[in-house]
Amino acid sequence: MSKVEEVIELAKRRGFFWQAFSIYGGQSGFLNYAPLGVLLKDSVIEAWKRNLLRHGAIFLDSPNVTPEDVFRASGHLERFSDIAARCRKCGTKFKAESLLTETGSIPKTSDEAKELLLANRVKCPVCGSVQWESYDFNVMFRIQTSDGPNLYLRPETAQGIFTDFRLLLNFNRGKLPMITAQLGKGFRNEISPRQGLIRMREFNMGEVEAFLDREALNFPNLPSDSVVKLVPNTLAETRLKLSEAVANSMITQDHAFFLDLAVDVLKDVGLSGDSIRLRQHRKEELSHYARDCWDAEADIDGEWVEVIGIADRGNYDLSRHQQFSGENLEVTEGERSFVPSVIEPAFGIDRICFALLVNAIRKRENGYKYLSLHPDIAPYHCAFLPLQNRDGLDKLAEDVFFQIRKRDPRVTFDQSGSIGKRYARQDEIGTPYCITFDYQSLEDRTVTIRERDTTSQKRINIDRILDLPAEEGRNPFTRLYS
RNA sequence: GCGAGAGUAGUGUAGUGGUUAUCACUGGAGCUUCCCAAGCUCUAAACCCGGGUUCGAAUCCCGGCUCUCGCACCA
Repeated sequence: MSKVEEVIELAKRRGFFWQAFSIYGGQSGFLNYAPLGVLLKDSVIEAWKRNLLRHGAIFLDSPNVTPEDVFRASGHLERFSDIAARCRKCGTKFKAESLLTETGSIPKTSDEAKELLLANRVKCPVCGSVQWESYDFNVMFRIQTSDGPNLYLRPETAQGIFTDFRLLLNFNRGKLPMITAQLGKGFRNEISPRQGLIRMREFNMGEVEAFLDREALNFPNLPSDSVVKLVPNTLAETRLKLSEAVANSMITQDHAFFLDLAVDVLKDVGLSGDSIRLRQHRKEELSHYARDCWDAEADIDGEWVEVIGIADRGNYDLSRHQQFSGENLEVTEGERSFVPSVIEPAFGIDRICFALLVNAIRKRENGYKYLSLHPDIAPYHCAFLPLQNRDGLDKLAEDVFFQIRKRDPRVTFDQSGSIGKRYARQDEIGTPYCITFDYQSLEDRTVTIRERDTTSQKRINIDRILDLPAEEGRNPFTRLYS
């Protein structure tokens, strides 16, 4: 079994994610976050949000359903709602419309396109065959409405921010640079969604749109100036501080700021060092709006998978919306008026969660598995276990549990089965600490705290647990162990 | 979407025309005075869906759905 298979098996069994709508056979490209997965995802989102707030970001929450006009301006409509035709002989693919230019017909459906191609005996430009198949190539889901314009489910959350740019800038009292962010769902009608959380048709993204003045230095100080593995599109792989990469002109200072921010978020959730790298897109890989793009990639069992895309979109989006909407989206500073540029770090929340699980899964010598998740993001921060279900041990454990749960709700209680079985259970879901109440606890109010990765234990006083401070996004039990 | 393979309790599986549908783990209740999935008892839980062939289908055939692998797609 590969690591990925092991993670998927464990995730199904223990409740991280499940196939959606499975009693009806499931629906490909859609997954449910199961109870523990929800908590894990929340941790990732919390780390994302905390890091952005730290740099003064402002947030927006816009609808999933978006009118066609928006995507006409953004270029998505033109680029991603085609009818494709494929030559049955040589397999080359074309836009059906361009093959039919001479006939003057514009097909409305893929069936119609196929009929037209066959009826007109259109030849394949590559091999000359006249055998065609045709299919829809709509990356965007179209919504049926009884009247009015066409609506789509958004393929990215970004457009909601661009269309509210004026309002957001006003809120920000006209100041640039302005970091805006939106957590939300994106929808893409993938032809063949695969690999669990990696490619879904409905997915969670945390997109950031940073508006800036390209002629100014907008973010002079890097958040952490991390040392990272860099894969530029022209040079060999290297390991540098991001400030050095800027000094070497591999990347602009403003772009580097957001690469560093992305690395910080990954670090907070437990992905760092050799398990991540930053890779620059090749020219032909760039999307229609991007001037430059670096992906933060995570090592998923030997394969590098994009988890965050940090694109320099230039002023493409605002220029287009200015043009299509007729609204003035320029910013005036002194005597200069300009359309702001955008750097967009787009965080794939689901992919980050999956990368976390794959990087966390470990096997002990006895073959039992455990998830070495970062203590701050584990679904449960700590488990409370009475050694025995009697003699007042259960009562004492419950009392402490109920008190601590008011302060840190990310705790769980387990009194079923042998103590070893319960440790194993918590190990498998990545709970970093287990607090066990034994007979000595009744005498001197001490308990043992066990750490997941080492399985070693310490004895501490119950009052130290009750005195733990609550810190948002942090696992307070770490203080008891270190 | 194409080609190939596959779908049996929560998980992993046995079963190739007639079985009370196998086994293990997990889950639940309890016993054993119990700190690393020990043992014992009891218990819950499955043939992806729909058609067809047949006296009889988990098993054969067709269609759908889903999964895996290649190809393509991944803005």
